[in-house]
Amino acid sequence: MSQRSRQIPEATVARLPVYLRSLAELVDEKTSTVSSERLAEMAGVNAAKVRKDLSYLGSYGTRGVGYDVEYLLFQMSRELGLTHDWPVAIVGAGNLGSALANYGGFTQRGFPVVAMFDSDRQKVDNLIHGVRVFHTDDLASTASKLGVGIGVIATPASAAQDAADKLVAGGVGSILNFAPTVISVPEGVSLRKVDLALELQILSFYQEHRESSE
Amino acid sequence: MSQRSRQIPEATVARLPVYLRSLAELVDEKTSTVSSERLAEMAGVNAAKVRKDLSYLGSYGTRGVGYDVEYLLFQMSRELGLTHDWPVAIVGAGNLGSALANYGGFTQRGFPVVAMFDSDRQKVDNLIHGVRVFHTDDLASTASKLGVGIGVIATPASAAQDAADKLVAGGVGSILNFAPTVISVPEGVSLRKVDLALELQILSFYQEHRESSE
DNA sequence: GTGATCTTGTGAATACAAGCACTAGCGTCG
DNA sequence: CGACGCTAGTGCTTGTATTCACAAGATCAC
Ligand SMILES: NC(=O)c1ccc[n+]([C@@H]2O[C@H](COP(=O)([O-])OP(=O)(O)OC[C@H]3O[C@@H](n4cnc5c(N)ncnc54)[C@H](O)[C@@H]3O)[C@@H](O)[C@H]2O)c1
Ligand SMILES: NC(=O)c1ccc[n+]([C@@H]2O[C@H](COP(=O)([O-])OP(=O)(O)OC[C@H]3O[C@@H](n4cnc5c(N)ncnc54)[C@H](O)[C@@H]3O)[C@@H](O)[C@H]2O)c1
Repeated sequence: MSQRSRQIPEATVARLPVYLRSLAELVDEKTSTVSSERLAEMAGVNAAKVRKDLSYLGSYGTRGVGYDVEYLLFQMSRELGLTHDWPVAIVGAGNLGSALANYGGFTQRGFPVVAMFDSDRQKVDNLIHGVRVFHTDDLASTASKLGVGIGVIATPASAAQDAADKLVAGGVGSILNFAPTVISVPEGVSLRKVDLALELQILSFYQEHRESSE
Repeated sequence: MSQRSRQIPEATVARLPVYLRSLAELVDEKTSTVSSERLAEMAGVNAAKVRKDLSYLGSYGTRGVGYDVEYLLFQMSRELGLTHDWPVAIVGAGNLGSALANYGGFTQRGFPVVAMFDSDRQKVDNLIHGVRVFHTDDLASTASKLGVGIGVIATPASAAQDAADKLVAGGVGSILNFAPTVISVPEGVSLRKVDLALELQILSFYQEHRESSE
């Protein structure tokens, strides 16, 4: 019984960070307890969902009172694996890659960018916001040596699968893909994507359908 | 019966752009027909799902043969509302906003950036990649005048709700939010978000849980 | 203490999505 | 021209997520 195998649903996992941010705001404004209703309002979901989501973490609330903000924040950070840093590597030192490296929000939230990689030798050994650019030939070995946990792909679409393969070879277990293409990774590696064109097209769909029914 | 009210499920809508991209690749390589299986492989989903998704658009396939690539591409573009451009406005002319404006991928896919807005008077009247920056005081009127359909929020989190309100006031029906905060919009306005920190935290969760069970 | 009032935690109901497995229709080959 | 192979379309099953609604526990006032 060493393993608490209470399996947390995917949809819940995706909401935990939103609650986390809300809790951080509450700490800032020195609120010590919060009800599921208040939290729901802040996170933009309904209260029953908040309670069910939080119940997967354990029974950290108090009936009649609510949740202790700091305690819940701590438990949630622990569950999300945010009690320690996750070194991040960015593949592709172009516009997007540089913008991401320059963005302080990463390091600040426990995701320090420890290396960048590019296939363009002109860019190798450059420093971008203090982060050194390595050649992609050395990706696997360097990522492995630096203990990179999360890889960010910011290459053109055509190079994305290759970048993913190299990251996996370097022992990276999680990949965030910004290139507008589907990439595949072996089982046991997490993959998420951020695709602007896709988001805009989804918006376009709903807008089109709304307008045509007016 | 002027309205074909075949309601397309949200999950399907979110996949259509992925199919669309696959179809565009097939056109490039001069493939004229494609089976659900091939398309499924390209889009990274299973074949039954492809068939069901496409069936919401109509019966555009031919049994025993597959789908005509160009015809399906056209029908899907039409359904997604991509047969005409959607003017986009970006609020927040900082690092992210400028990067987005500089990125050609938008205009190229039918989402021309027609205006940017910022509250910083230093930035007003600047041209960023040929796009003029307006003051946020004029947001609603300018957006309305330019017929902006989609608004992109790239301001600090604290200004995001205000930006959304102004966009809505300007008649913008769809909003893509990059600020790491929950914003609310009136019914009838579509809202999607892109949140990097959130994505990283989700990856962190799975990585943490994988490692602890090894 | 007892009753009134909160608010959590959760079983049960409902809604939504995924996937299987079969049927129907097209094309081709013998 | 009939049989066979291929592939779209879809009813049905299964799984997952959301939401409701209420019992159980906590606090407070008196
Ligand atoms: N810039 C944006 O605002 C933006 C927005 C949305 C999506 N994207 C996507 O992000 C990706 C990067 O965009 P960008 O604007 O930074 O492009 P970019 O051309 O500025 O940068 C791409 C970088 O990747 C490098 N590269 C090429 N092949 C490589 C390989 N095999 N291995 C490693 N590095 C390689 C290039 O040398 C270059 O430095 C693209 O897929 C783009 O579609 C960008
Ligand atoms: N830069 C990145 O790589 C990155 C990555 C992820 C998320 N983000 C998020 O995107 C947002 C913008 O990031 P950034 O790096 O561009 O920040 P930034 O500070 O460079 O730019 C913010 C811009 O918004 C403007 N602004 C401030 N208040 C405003 C208001 N009320 N109305 C209109 N404009 C206003 C500022 O003048 C500034 O030009 C932030 O919320 C950030 O968290 C950025």
